Amino acid sequence: MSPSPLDRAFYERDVREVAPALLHKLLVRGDRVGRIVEVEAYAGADDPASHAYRGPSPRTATMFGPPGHLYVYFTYGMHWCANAVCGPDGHASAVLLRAVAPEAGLERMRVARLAGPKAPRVLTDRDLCRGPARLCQAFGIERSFDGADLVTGDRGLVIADDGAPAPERVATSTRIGLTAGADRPWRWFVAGDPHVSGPGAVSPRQPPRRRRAG
DNA sequence: ACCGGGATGTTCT
DNA sequence: GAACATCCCGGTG
Repeated sequence: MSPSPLDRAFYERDVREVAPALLHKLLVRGDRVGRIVEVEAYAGADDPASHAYRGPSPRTATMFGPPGHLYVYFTYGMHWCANAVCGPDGHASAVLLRAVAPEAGLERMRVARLAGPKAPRVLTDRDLCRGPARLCQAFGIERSFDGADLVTGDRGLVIADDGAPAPERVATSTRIGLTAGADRPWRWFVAGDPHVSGPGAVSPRQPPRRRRAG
């Protein structure tokens, strides 16, 4: 049976509660499936790092709408990034999807990641979706997905719960790539998972830590 | 492993 | 003009 999409109430809570709860949920588009392993919270008008900090604009309109929709923005002249809108309608908080562990549809992801003039020369499975812009490219998420409803799946994209257990160890840190609001520890990731990007990432060859040699 | 430079275009001062 | 929720490549240890 196919996993069921998270419901509206899941997203309607405080963004700092929703963000860690998204770890180990599934991002699904058609045959492409990835397990969320790294997220960041952006707390709307209370958060100087949020695009919503200075009030609504055409670009951020989706963030100011109801929860459970996808806020997609374009950055660095090249890249798309995707967020799940959280909190009550008008609150404008969102969770940035920073990395997923690819679980299905890897060939289609690879084709998407290798399209375009700036494609990497070598691309491991580990790097298919490790980073917010990489995962968007792997899933084909761009401007037309801004506002997509993740609950109804109106554009063929959902976040779903397949019943997998929550991560055993969740680590936190400050958010990546910011100047304003850089001190707030609103990044959550699955400790020890090699598909995490940035600080805290574990190399795939790193052996699991032992408590004791015996 | 870590660091620096370039690519590239929208948004805001 | 400057900043920007990034990525890729090629240098150096």
